[in-house]
Amino acid sequence: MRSPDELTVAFRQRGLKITPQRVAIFRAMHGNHRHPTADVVYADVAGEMPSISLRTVYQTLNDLAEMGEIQSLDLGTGAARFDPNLDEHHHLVCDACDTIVDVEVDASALAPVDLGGFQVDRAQVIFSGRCARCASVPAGSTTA
Amino acid sequence: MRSPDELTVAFRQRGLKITPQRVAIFRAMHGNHRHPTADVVYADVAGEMPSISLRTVYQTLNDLAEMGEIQSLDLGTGAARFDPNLDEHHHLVCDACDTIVDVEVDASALAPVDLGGFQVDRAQVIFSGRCARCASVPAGSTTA
DNA sequence: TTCTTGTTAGCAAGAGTTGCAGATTGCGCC
DNA sequence: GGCGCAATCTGCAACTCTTGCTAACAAGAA
Repeated sequence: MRSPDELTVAFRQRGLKITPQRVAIFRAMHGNHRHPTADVVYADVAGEMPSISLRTVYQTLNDLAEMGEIQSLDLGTGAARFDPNLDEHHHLVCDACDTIVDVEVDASALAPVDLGGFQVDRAQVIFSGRCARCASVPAGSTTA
Repeated sequence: MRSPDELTVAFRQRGLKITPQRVAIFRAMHGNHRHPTADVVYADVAGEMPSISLRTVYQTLNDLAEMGEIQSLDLGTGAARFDPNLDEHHHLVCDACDTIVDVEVDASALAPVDLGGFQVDRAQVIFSGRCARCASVPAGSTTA
């Protein structure tokens, strides 16, 4: 995604207003590689702006996703994840602690066989397993 | 998944009882390549057994998934999908009508680069786009 | 500063799924 | 065939995530 300053310009160009809530969310997402859920973004932003509502966070994240500034991901962890990384990449999901890590995949491998007329727009690869931290721990000893 | 008859044996071997509800669900899933949601299975089974509850369908599908007889898939379509196809395969998801089609992918090349200690157990590829039927239609003219 | 229009907060509701408890039933045993 | 225990089923409430609705509010052009 672009920087908060650039987004401010982009929003105004679209006739959208710049509010302190939106700016706070821009900042919370910029360079955030933790694939936060809306709830996590809400918690982050609420630290400096306790009056913000979860509803507004959802609204703004969805707006950013529609504008193509962030990606909205469903990685099967229950809640949607938001990712400011727009480069071609895929994800590793830890079954134990739900940590998500970006990963590169040789895209040439992603050619499906036998499409039968299906027109493919996107390919998403989700690797599941254990992150480095959880892999080195007995069993159910981690939660984050 | 195995046949209803074989599942009957397998359930009994595990000390699980065979009920008409379970058998009906076995039959509904056997050879079903439509990737039904629990709700769809419920509707199928309720045709011949109106008294069955959605709760029982969820219960049995989860039991089958735990036993490894079917796969429970989260393909980002809202509800979980259940798949009796246990062969190595991936999925095409139609953005327009949510139809899901099995597809083979050359898995040999699906190795992620730079794992950083992440221990990968599974890799799931989700292709999104338009199924043959929806691809040949203007725009929002399909729903199933 | 005023006014118009987009935004926000807060709550209710909707979808999907699971927990719970009492009624029911499979099935091993006599 | 009948008995009894334990597993199962049903129906409902509850829970999570997300969105719809609306009155109060505020950005920003004039």
